[in-house]
Amino acid sequence: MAAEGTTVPRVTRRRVRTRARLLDAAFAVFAAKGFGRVSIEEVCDAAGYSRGAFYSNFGSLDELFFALYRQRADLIAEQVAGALAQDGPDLDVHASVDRVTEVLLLDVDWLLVKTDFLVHAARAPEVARTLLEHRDRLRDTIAGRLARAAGGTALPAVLGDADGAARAVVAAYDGVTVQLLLDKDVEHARSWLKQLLTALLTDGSGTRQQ
Amino acid sequence: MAAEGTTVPRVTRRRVRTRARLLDAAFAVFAAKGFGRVSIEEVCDAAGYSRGAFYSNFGSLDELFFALYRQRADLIAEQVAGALAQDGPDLDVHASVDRVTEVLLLDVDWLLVKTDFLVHAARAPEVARTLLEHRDRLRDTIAGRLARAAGGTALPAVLGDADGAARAVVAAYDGVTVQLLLDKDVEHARSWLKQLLTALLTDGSGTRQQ
DNA sequence: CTCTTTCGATGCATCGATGTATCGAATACA
DNA sequence: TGTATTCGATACATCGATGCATCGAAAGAG
Repeated sequence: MAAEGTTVPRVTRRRVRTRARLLDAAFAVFAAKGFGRVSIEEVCDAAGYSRGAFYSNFGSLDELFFALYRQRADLIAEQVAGALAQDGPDLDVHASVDRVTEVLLLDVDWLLVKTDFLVHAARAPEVARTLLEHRDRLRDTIAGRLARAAGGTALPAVLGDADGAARAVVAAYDGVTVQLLLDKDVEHARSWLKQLLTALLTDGSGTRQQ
Repeated sequence: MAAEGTTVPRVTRRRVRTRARLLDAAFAVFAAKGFGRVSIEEVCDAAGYSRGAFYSNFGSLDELFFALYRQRADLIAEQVAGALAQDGPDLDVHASVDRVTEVLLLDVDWLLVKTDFLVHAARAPEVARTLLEHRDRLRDTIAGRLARAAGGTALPAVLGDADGAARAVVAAYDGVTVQLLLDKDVEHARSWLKQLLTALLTDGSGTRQQ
């Protein structure tokens, strides 16, 4: 309740609503047209507001884009953590791979926006740091899960420790994403990612093709 | 020499020069700022021409971008084919992986432009087809090389045939590319791609980490 | 219910990018 | 070398997007 030096602007209920609606509309518009081809007004139209509302909530399209990325990336990170925490202390590689794959390749629109953001980050080191931190968190989650069960299932030695294996998982995810963005075949991408992850995480001799 | 109905425009030497210079300048500018943030005039300035020259050679920025992609992608495809054709009938996985890795991760600027193009293609099915064809060609080259030596070195069964293994190689390339675009550490990316490819192409028990 | 503050809509001025039309210069061909 | 043709520079008109400044309306505090 303490006044913290700067006067707190009256807590407005309407403000958070419009902000949320702008973010949701932005997600749809960015996914459909790509960040580089979207104007502020398009986002406002889609959200049902006018540019005044936008400038009252964000300073620029970049700022909105950044906020949007953070919001959604946090969401996904939670879902992945949830999917990995689901089973007991012993790791069932097959079941975990299944669940994580479902989460990671759930929404093509998100992959589109995420890739736009990657392209953006690739030229802005400051932005890149944020993205790298997100990836680190995701990787740590996976590595933790793998390490927790390192005794049970042996990881292939070529990848090194659990951290190395987690890096490989992320790389496979990124690789499959690229193909998915081009052929738009979600089911194929899912089954293929499962196959790749299985190949990476189990010993070559362990699993045979059906 | 036959006149083919439409009058062939006088073969101009200067024209091909300016076209090439525009393409080179575009490559640099696109790599530096990203396709979405580049204007026609910026490309012309970088090339040392005025917009008149641009509109005389291309119809739009998209058209230039497309031409640029084709040019460079063909170049890379040739280099990869060359790197794979280099050794004899027996496949030396280690040596081949080394050479291909050098070629694929040679130029970060190209990866930047290529990723821009991916984002572009992801929303234009017609463009996506072109990109997919390029990837198919690359994959076929790799698969052919792997199949040619399938007898000697056994591929892990989880990936299926040589074609499946080639898909995995491309996916690993794409995955490592994403990380490289963020941390800009080419050396690390190279060594890691080698490691990943080795893990994928040799049986888990075959290779140990140094 | 009233009053004060904040939010968001509207109108305006500006700027940059685009595309085209025109014209001088460079180039290929005789 | 002369000449017809192409190439590319310049100038212009237009359009869309941006950012701001102003004002009415909504929402919280009393």
